[in-house]
Amino acid sequence: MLTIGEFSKICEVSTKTLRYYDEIGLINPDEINPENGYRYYSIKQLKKMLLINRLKSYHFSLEEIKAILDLEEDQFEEKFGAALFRKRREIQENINALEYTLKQINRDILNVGKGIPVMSYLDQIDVQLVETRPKNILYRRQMMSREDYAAGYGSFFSRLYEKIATEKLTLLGTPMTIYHSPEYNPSGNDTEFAVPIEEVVKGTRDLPGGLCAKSVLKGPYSELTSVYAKLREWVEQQGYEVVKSPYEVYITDANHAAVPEDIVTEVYFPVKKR
Amino acid sequence: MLTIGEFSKICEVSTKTLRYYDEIGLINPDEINPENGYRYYSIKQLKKMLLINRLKSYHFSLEEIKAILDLEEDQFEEKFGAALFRKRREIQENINALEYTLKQINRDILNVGKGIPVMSYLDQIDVQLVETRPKNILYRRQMMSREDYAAGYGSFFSRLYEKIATEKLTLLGTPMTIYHSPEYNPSGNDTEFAVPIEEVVKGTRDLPGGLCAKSVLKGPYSELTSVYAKLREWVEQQGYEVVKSPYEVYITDANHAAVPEDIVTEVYFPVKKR
DNA sequence: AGTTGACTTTGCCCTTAGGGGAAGGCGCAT
DNA sequence: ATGCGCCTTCCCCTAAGGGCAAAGTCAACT
Repeated sequence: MLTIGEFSKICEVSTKTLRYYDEIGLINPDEINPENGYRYYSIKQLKKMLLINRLKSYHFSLEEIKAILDLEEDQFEEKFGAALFRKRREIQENINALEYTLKQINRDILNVGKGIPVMSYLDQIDVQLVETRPKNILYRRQMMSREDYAAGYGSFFSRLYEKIATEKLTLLGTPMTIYHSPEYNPSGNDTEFAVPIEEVVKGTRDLPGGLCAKSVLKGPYSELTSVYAKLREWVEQQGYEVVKSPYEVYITDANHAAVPEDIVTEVYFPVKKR
Repeated sequence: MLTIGEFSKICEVSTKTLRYYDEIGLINPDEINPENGYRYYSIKQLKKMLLINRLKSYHFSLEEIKAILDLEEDQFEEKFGAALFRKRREIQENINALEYTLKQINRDILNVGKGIPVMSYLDQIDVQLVETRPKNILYRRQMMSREDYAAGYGSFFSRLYEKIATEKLTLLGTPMTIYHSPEYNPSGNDTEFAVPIEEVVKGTRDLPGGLCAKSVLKGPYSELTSVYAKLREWVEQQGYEVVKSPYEVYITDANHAAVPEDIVTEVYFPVKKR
């Protein structure tokens, strides 16, 4: 039997950590002296502790590790393998996100080097007041959660396009997305995917026209939030108010554009004078 | 002037977050009604808020962001550029670490697929009792922090090799590292880099021989902690105790090995019977 | 046998970047 | 006057422990 200090040195884990793991039931001492509360670990627990450390280095949370350690013998291999697969994918996604961040930082470093203020692109965004015409749209409306977003819009539009193809409908413009949720909600947003077509059939509706504040974004979607902010700022300052759900029109196909700088997106806020 | 709710919608930031940023002084409302404590933001603050969001997406902590926002006008460009450079390097290191983790997970996935228990390599580590001969070593001893570790040992040995070359000394073996800190301390460890040579000159000392528990690791250094654990376990179980600082001998040059599996490292624990 | 120093116990507060909810006060429209 | 939505502060919660303090315990040395 080893005292907590001896075991901690062998595993290269602090005693504090061992006490915490005892508390959350991740690894309990083999024996506790009931008189003085001293924890005693057996050398057989070394392997378990080293496995915990390894899983920690794979970025499993302690909760996930506990779930793995509590697996039944006969399910262990299968479920542990699945957990490793999941974690590998998570890490890969993490790497991808970081690489995207790197790209953006590099763009900013270039700009700063040229003496261009980082947020100066905000001043390039300009807003116009336009009168839109009513459209007949083929739509599909649903709640979108965070993950659905990541999966990409393409899959939702492809269903609409499929219908257009099979039913020989007439396309009248580029795809668009209408945001019905009044504010952003991380758990899910009421989102409508639509494509303007000629025929009035089941699954289409009228998108009324009217006065809109409009901005055009040339560049990656990551700057969309700035465009939204600019539009809201404009609406506020010019004494208008938003009367219907804002929407985006994708002029350029994102998959088609060679560089993100070529992507063109229009953003509309239906407004009226206050 | 905008209420906190209006400003929060424009920036797509929760009111909770805005109040928190006010509290920590990251961005304060332009005006606070002294009678009822209502916060009022000006539309001019939008740009600042969007900059904060951008820096957050670059993984700057709020503290770092505060430091950037508080920069003097005339230092801004220079220091902000430097901060971006630093952060870029941090992210790059992060990516490298994650890619290394990916490799390790992949190895484990392979093993699990073959039905080999993940920690079974522990049972392959065997410990022998050996009698070492005293050596004359050229050494350099210093505190090593976490970052020094990451920088790699190579740079420390190269100084020793340089001395051997310029003073025409006679090399008697491969490099070694002696760990004088009794336990691992993240803020710094007392570490001695050494190379055995023939001549007794300034900067050399005697490394006494004696009874040692010894293990040989074939594989990447990431498994060294397991080897240390195994050795301590053995020492404990066989009724010995560690009497001097443990050391490692690098048989294969890590930079020279094509695959990490070819790296051979010996670990020694000077012991005596208890 | 007594003392000392090293070790162990529990308990409390601290960290990041806010989220959730309660209780009470305010503003605006009916 | 009343209701509804918005605003305020206050308190507790997160993950994985670190730091520190007071008090109890163990083992070795005198």
